[in-house]
Amino acid sequence: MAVTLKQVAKRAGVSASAVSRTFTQGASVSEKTRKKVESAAAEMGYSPNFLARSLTTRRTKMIGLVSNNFHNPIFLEVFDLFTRGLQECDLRPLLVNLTDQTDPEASVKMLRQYSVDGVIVASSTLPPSFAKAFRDSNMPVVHAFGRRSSNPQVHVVGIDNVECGRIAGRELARRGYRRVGFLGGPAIATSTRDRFDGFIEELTNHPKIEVSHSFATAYSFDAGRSEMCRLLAQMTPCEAYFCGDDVLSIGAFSAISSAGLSVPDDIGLIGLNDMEMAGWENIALTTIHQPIAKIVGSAIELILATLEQPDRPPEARLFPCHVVERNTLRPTV
Amino acid sequence: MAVTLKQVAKRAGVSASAVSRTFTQGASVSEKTRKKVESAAAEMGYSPNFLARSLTTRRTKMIGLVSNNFHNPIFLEVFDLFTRGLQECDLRPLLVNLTDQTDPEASVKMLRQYSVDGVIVASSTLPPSFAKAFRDSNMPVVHAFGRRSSNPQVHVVGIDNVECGRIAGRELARRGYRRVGFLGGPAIATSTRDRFDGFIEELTNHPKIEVSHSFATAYSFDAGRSEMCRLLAQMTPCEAYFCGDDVLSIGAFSAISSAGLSVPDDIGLIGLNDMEMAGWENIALTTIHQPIAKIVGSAIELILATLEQPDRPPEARLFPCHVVERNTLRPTV
DNA sequence: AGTCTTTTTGCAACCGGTTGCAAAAACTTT
DNA sequence: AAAGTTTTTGCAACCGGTTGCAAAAAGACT
Repeated sequence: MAVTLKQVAKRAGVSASAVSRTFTQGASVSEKTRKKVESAAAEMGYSPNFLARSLTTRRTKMIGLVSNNFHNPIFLEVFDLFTRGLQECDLRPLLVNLTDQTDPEASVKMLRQYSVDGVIVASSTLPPSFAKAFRDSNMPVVHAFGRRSSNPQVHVVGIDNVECGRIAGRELARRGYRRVGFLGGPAIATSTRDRFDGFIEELTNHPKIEVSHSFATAYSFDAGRSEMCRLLAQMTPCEAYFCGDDVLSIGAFSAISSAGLSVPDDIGLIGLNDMEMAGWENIALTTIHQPIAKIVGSAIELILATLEQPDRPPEARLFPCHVVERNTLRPTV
Repeated sequence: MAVTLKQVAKRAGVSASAVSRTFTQGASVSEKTRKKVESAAAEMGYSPNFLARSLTTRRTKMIGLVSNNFHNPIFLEVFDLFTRGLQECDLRPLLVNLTDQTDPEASVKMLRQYSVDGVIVASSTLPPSFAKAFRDSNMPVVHAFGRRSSNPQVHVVGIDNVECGRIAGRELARRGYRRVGFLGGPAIATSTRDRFDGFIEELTNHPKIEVSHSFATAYSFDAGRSEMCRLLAQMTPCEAYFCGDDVLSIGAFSAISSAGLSVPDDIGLIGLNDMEMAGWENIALTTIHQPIAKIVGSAIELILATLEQPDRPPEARLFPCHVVERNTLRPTV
């Protein structure tokens, strides 16, 4: 149906190679034939078929964008940034939604069959072994929002979750809270573990502070809300909680309000991410800012570099985070 | 690098065709050669290259998923549903983020170059002409969240925005509000116009009710908030507003609270969409439910049908919407 | 004008598959 | 066992491009 190179060649009165060359960067064509070809192509509405081209060039300019976070509002921002960023580099994201039903192995195979140039895994809840499976299939991989490992197998771009835990602990201590809690996401997620470890570590410097912890079943509003409901029902709740994620914090916030208590007067909250919604005036969540634009930009930069140089040794890029003060922690004493 | 069909053929001691046929549904291969091929393929870790295959089959099983809504939380749900649904049908979404910088024509061309089997345009703010541009390039297109036109050029799946306007008008009238306002999204968007028209139309049945209107610059929290701030500053505000979208409502809500007024005691709000967040207990927005799962499912069904039968006449599928009562309108008098 | 360089061009093979067709092989039937 | 029927198989052409190579054309230099 579509116009092919051969048809253009015939119309322009040149060989197929000539046409191919006019559409290839840096190929040798005289100005005269280029003109002929270009006008023929324009008349016929021709543009080269990328997939056919990819067969010989071995470049599809497609990047697999794999995630399992389709319920956390911050990931809409992440997808926005990734798609824009990739488009600017002339790359197209082939989106993969990794649900509980999808077999991870099948995704790896699928992306290989589509010959994507590389894969970006965007998730803080997927195990490093998942990203490694792509690497084992010989594709450039970047794990965005991933975890730094002592023996890195793939590129990782993200934040230092342990350090974030410390920051949260420090902040709560600074404000004079004496009984604090960690309200984490799924206990299996490495990001949760790391944040927890950092939090605990920091608070051992403050032996007077009592620390407890619990884990929600997911990084979601509902999970945060129901976990906080449970905490409030049980016994004396803490004075403040570090929630593993903003959306979890907002759920907890909702539970606290429903119980007739006030944030921050009765209970303080600090989240993590600083998603757009955290800044909405009716939420005004104090939270730890995660520089997602930098993370995404860096992930793209890194995948690009790895396309050029496939055996580049795995690299970890972690960005610093900082507290954004809004209205959910009491003022410093 | 990857294993090719020829290598498998050699190893299995059969022709290339035999290998190809074992991997093609419904092709004629004896059980014996199939076994030979399969074991050879398994040993070598072979799986067919989809892109090479697409050259002859003329099917890539890729669908362009085009949207410009990367800031409305409801679209995270939409992307989740689309990616899951497409994956179940063995289709892969090639995601296109249509920003102000991207040239729409370039997107059409790009998706043609990648030989996508079809295109789903998911947006309520893109003009019908945009979807039509794909159709003109001879691709099956479904415009999800689009507008029904009297002379449909492409498939449209969505809601009847005019009817939604009527529903909102009726609901406010039923509750005895006497001064009501329409707080719409961008005035250019057809969805905004339609909702506005229906709202006005319905309220002409209630001549005692005073109606005013204004438009926010975008479907976003900030736009809703600042528009409501403006309204509150000006003169006597209305008793209730129909906001063109939930996220707009939440922005308006925030403005009202900041002004020291109460929702719904001082001012009532009704939104549209019923996004996940509208149900969060600390928001509890009364809103018009838009059945996005049905819309997405239907859009996929329709694109699938059109792949089978490309000259299927354009069809419009509009789903009914209904009010979900929560806490932002005063009780019926 | 003739020779030497450099640039441009087309041929043909290839990328990794699929498929129509006719021949070969495997079954049925008598 | 021969003839007829059905199934399986490989050949070769093709899908829409790219690219190494050698020949042709153009340009530079005596």
